Amino acid sequence: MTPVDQHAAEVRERILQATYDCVARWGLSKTTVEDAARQAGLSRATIYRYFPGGRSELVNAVVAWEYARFFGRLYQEVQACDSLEEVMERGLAFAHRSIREHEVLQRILQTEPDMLLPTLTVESTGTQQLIAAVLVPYLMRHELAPGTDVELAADFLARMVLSYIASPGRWDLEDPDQVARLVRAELLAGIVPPGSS
Amino acid sequence: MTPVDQHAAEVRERILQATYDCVARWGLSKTTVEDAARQAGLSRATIYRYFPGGRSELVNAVVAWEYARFFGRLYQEVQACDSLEEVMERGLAFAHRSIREHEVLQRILQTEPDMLLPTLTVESTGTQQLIAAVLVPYLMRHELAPGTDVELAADFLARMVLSYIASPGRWDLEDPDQVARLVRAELLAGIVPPGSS
Amino acid sequence: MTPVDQHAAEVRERILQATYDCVARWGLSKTTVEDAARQAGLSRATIYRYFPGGRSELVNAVVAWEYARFFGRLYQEVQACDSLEEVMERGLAFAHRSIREHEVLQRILQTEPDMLLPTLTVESTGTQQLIAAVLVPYLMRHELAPGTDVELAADFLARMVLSYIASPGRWDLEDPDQVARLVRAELLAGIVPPGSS
Amino acid sequence: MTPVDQHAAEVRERILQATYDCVARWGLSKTTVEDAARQAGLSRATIYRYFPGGRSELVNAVVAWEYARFFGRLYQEVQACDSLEEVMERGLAFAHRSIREHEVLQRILQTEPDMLLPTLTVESTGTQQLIAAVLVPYLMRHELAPGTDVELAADFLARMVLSYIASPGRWDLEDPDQVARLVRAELLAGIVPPGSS
DNA sequence: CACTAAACGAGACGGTACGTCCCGTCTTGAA
DNA sequence: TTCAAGACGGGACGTACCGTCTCGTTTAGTG
Repeated sequence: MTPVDQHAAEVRERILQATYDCVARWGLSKTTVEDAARQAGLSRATIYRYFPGGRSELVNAVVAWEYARFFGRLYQEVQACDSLEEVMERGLAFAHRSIREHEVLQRILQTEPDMLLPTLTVESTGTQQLIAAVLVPYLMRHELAPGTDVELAADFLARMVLSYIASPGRWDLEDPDQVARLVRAELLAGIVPPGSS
Repeated sequence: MTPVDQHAAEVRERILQATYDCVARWGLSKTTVEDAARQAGLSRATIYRYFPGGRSELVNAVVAWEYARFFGRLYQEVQACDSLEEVMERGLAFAHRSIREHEVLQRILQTEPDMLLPTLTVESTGTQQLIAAVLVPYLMRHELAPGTDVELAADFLARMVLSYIASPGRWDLEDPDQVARLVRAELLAGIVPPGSS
Repeated sequence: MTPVDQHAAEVRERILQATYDCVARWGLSKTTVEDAARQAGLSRATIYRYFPGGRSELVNAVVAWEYARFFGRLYQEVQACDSLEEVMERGLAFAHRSIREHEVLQRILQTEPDMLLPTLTVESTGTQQLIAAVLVPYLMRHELAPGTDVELAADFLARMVLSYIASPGRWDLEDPDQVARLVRAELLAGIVPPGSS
Repeated sequence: MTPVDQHAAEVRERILQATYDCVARWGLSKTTVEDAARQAGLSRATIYRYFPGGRSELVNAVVAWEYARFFGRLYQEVQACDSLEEVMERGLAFAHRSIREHEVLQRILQTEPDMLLPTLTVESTGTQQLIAAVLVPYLMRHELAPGTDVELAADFLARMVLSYIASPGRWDLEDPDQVARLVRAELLAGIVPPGSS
């Protein structure tokens, strides 16, 4: 990476962070390009130089950026886990906690719920495959019920994880015990022998 | 319902349909209140009289309206079914086909995915409960695996149905055979005894 | 006048008074037909039935109505006068006091002087002739300077009266003594012999 | 004046001229901000940038601007005159001709079918003092009737000039001879000795 | 006294203009 | 050259009135 690219990347990062802050403070639809520029200490023209697609490209970029940051942290959270159960428990808990504590997400959910949970759904196929891919190695070194296909099992688990993150139903994902019971009784039942692990 | 309410409801319906048509043709963000008014054969002022919240209220109303219409059709599609398997097969197939053929949805998904899905996702909890509620009576008169809780099973099935509608994965939901296999091998396995029904 | 005409005239009067009150309270440009209707205890439709020309006709009618009322009162003020000097003194004082205390006029002159331009100017010629006509009989029974044409003198006096009403200059028209001096020294000088009356 | 101020003043002038043209063509109440913007070759937004008070501020500015232009031209017309009589004759004639040829005023006059002239009544006090100030130097070097106060005479003449501009009465101000007779016989009589100048 | 015709209240509606806001483009001047 | 500063066109938004119209509902005058 040349110094100029280095600089460009830094400015881009600054713009994304600034836009993110604005959205956190004022909501998505009330955040203008002007706001983001001021927050970044740049002029509006510069924003358009870095995001020629204008406002929509900027918003999409911020979403993708935050999405990537989230999965980066999630990956850090679970990479040290040893067992499948631990991965799922810590992953579920972390994901739920992240959403719970996510200022921007919470702000949007409360004030303009119709604006943006989209990405979760839009990215859902990709996200699901990502989760499945993370789970596969743990499933491979796990004792499975006979006749269980690892790919299928990972796919199933990924679906269920996403589903419970989106709507926990009667489970309280703040409570580690309940998360543990959900993982073992509901999600892994049928995948692994009851008494294993 | 008084005649005036009757009239108001008809006008409201006309506005919703008109707005829906505009969104189908030009996309969500390119549809202006003026467009909707012209399509409905009304003046812009009248739109604001029926939807004081302006554009956003109108858009939300259109989404809710189409959402209700979809579930109305889905309900019609499955209400004559006898067995749980048939309900799930026809429901899955109908939902998938509806989404596949849904001009507005497809248009938005391709051109501006970040505009509509928020609403869909927001409704996800409600939708899931709705699906579960529809499934409960079928589960009750169905032969279940011992120790299976009907509520739990319905919740689980609803989650899986939503998940597969959103991302079918390797299954081709256009193919009735594959839908049947998905329902029986993947979704109902563990819920009902293998050879039952 | 038939009873129906009688009733129509009363309603018309009520509308004019109501509109006048609204203008006094909220100014001319902020007074809507709706306001006037509400103030008159009538519906907007009725206003349009009595003033088919709509708002502009209504406004003009109110101006003409108040204009006529003003001259009616002015006439009452001066009709008992005996001498030319008395007519002019009382007339000037009354006119100045009326304008000074005229809530609507003061309000409009301060907040929207550009609204009155047309009307005031339009009436100016007529007003001047009206004043001149009132003065003529007093001039006829007055001792005039030799060679003075009564018509010309009346015209001249009317012009001066209007001018001093509009802009008193250094004279304080609130003070009867100053008014008297203005009339005798400035206006009637040259018209009548200095020591007459 | 910095270049940017220079530019701003030019644009402002352009807007005023454009608005003036629109009023001349379509009348005051039928001239919209959109019309003025189009005529000026600018966008409506720019009009609001230069006249934040919107339509009313714009209209007032146009009136003041035209008022100043009128007196500028009147001053040019009169500044080369030598005698008091010449000033008054040329001034009266010019003012009357200006009003006669004034497209905007004439347009308004067509809307109000009453025959009438100027808009100077409301501004009368200021205008009158302006005229008086112009006349003072001519009076000072003029041979006056004994005991005549120059200030008073100027004030009187200004009032009469304004009055005759507003309503010429039986005089035809198009005819130079009649103007001359009006000035000498009616206005200056009593101010100057009959045979002087 | 009933009956019919006019007047009226109520309010929906189309239309127009307003003033605001923000986007995306472009120019200009300074570092 | 790069970037800030900001003017500008464009366009949609939401609001406010206006003038028209259509309904029912009085309210009178008449047979």
